[in-house]
Amino acid sequence: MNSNSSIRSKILPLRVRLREETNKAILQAAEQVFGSQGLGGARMEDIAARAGVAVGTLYNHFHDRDALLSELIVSRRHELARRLDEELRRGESADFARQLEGFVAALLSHFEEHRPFLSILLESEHSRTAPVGARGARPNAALVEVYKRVQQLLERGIAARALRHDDADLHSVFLMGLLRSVLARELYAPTQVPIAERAPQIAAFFLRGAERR
Amino acid sequence: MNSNSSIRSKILPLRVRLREETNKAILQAAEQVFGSQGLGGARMEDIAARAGVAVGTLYNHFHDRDALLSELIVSRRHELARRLDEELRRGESADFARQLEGFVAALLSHFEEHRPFLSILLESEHSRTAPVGARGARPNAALVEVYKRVQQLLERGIAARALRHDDADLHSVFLMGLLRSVLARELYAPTQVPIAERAPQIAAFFLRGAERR
Amino acid sequence: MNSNSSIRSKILPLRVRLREETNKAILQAAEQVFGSQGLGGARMEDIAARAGVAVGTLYNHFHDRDALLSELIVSRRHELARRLDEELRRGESADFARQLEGFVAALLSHFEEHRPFLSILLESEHSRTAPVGARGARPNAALVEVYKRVQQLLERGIAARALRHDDADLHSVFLMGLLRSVLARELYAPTQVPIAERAPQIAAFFLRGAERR
Amino acid sequence: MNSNSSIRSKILPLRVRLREETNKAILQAAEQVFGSQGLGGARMEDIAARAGVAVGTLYNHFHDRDALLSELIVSRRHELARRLDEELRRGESADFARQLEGFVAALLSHFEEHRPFLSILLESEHSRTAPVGARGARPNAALVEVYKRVQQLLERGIAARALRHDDADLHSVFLMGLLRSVLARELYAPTQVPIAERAPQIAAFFLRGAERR
DNA sequence: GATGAATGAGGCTTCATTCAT
DNA sequence: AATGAATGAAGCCTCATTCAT
Repeated sequence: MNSNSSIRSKILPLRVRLREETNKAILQAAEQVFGSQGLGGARMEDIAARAGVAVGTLYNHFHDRDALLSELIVSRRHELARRLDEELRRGESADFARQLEGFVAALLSHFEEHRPFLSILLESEHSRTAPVGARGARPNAALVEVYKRVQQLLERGIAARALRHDDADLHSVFLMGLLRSVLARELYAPTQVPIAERAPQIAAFFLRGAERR
Repeated sequence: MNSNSSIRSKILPLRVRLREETNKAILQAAEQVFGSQGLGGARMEDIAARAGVAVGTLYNHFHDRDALLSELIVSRRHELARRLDEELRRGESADFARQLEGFVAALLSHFEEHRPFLSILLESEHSRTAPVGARGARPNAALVEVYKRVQQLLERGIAARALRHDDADLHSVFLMGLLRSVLARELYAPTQVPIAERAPQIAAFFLRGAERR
Repeated sequence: MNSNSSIRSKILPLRVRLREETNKAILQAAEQVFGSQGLGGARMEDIAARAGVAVGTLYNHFHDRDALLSELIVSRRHELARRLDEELRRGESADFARQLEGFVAALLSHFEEHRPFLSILLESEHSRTAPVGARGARPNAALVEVYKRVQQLLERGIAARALRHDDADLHSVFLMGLLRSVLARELYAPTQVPIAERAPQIAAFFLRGAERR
Repeated sequence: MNSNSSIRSKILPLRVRLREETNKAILQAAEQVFGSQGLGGARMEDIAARAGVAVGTLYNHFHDRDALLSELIVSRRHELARRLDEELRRGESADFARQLEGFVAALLSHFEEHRPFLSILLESEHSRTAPVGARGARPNAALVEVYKRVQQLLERGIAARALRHDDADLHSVFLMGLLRSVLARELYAPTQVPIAERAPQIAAFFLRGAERR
């Protein structure tokens, strides 16, 4: 290894690391601004200011406003999916009631810790913002990810004969509705109790509603 | 009452009636445009065009864009509230299960017939569009009206010992969640079945989840 | 004719006339600004200022900057084409040398009276500004119009046996080159003599160069 | 001269040579990008990319965008001037018709081999890009160089009594116009024949147009 | 000297609102 | 009261230039 290559092996990663830092800072700023000002109200200038960079820098990292929002959601969606998958794996051998409660608790906790993201998701579900040619990731694709995992969970419940097998489709809609409803209330009329404590009640309610007998 | 006043009582109402007509036409146009373009995407010019009037006319009837949206929601909210109240009255003497199902069916039917309004409501629930000092009617106040009636209904259920009295608060959140979730699915991924047919399933699910024993 | 229709027949044309006025004012302002600042350097704000309107007004009349430039050129091109056609018609029965000189003189005079337009034309001939999907009128389409008439004229010359019939294509290129060159010099290094006085010299030069014998 | 200085005379030139290499690479890249994207559309980043260097490097070699363009034109202008001067020298003793044809052919060949430069020249003739205080070399100064040699050539023609002596000024304008027109056509509507083959036609046309008798 | 990320002035465009007719 | 053209504040985005490494 000559000095040239050793310089490169240090210098390039440095630049790359700094670039990553900025990227993260921008995403974080965007999360907060989109979360508080809304999908339509967030201004690029505000995001830049909060990230501590110039507007132009935003465009060095993201193609345009839409791309920034998309990539923000994609990135946060990954974290969420990872957490839910982990929870699903962890519960694999437990009885269904426990799995359900664990899943619900994980979901609630995650959003409790990521309120701005929750806010963005809830708004993006209905916004007609995204242009037609949105590349790949429609903003609310994140909810689809949750949906998939809810379905996966409920299939386990059916297999374990803990849930009725008819109305299976509707039941995932129901569970999503319960979760969403509780989360939305938390967002707009925060209670003092940690939201994850609602998990047993939600799980129990759902279970009684959907159970086999 | 002299003849003069009797003339007035005929002539003025004519103007008033014409004004009312325009008002209605604008509200209807606004409903469709806000519904299809979204709360942020609806343009005053589009609304005017669809109503068949000039932009200026919108401002002769409504103070500004926000007022138009507010009054639109207020007006549609009244219809909805009336319908739900009627349903509540009609069911007064029936057993709770029947009342619940009737209420759910009424709600679903109403929105099935007023999809643009549904769309507006779902979006307005999370939009940060409205300025801080919105006079009186925050856009999503309409959901509050539904909420009140749901609570009223559930109180009857508790009184009739058909529902547990603990978790009463949470249960209205739950029922709202179920309804919202089913309606949202209908809006974004319409099924072929009339949505009101879901009422029995929703009611039954809720009842099992919340029933006393 | 009732009062309503008579009002309309006066009021509508009024608005229309006013609109036309503004349109013309904008086109004139655009001609001067594009002419003096160049195709790339002309700013919408400057055009608005010179037209005595707000920026927004530009967009009430033209879709965007490109459309404004296009329509400006189209409009000026019509005037030019009209003038040349008239000259061609007028000369129909004259001998070719006279026709040629008349045509050249008309062209030079026209541009002498419309220097900003000349400037725009000369620049637009080489600018790579126009986006791919330019609707119909590429900026330099105006030169094509001149070209067509030059060809028409030269065909007459050939028919009248005043010009050689070989090299006909090249000869229109040559005549355009002579004209363009003289006009460009006039634009960038104005002489004191009225430019149309050059017509005899140009026509004679061309005639000797292209004549049959 | 001691050994030290002899080392310097070898080592320094190395650095100088490397610097020269980069300089050339940048100019070549600039030529292609300015040529294809236009004077206004060429982006520093594109030039850097094509040259295989970083943007910053452009600024290590040229003061700013204008300077880069200027120096590009200056450098290409030298090549052109050299070629024309050589041609003028070579023809010195030939009869004027031959000199004229040789000159025209040389000019056409040169531009046939340097189309991007031709494109830049044609555009720069009319662009109002250059700031007022451009240091020394206005972009289109290159055409002035051609102009001077054309005048020189025509003076020989007059001296040799091959050209009329009146209208001498106008004749150089004419010859430039013919050349420019043919070159522009070649650029925007390329024919299949080598452009230099047009030389006899152009020369003959001009000669008939401008000859003494 | 090379690098390339950061900068921010500056241009284009949109659209809610106003106002003269 | 209706009309619709005019207004201009505000937002997005580009790109020449700078500068720390």
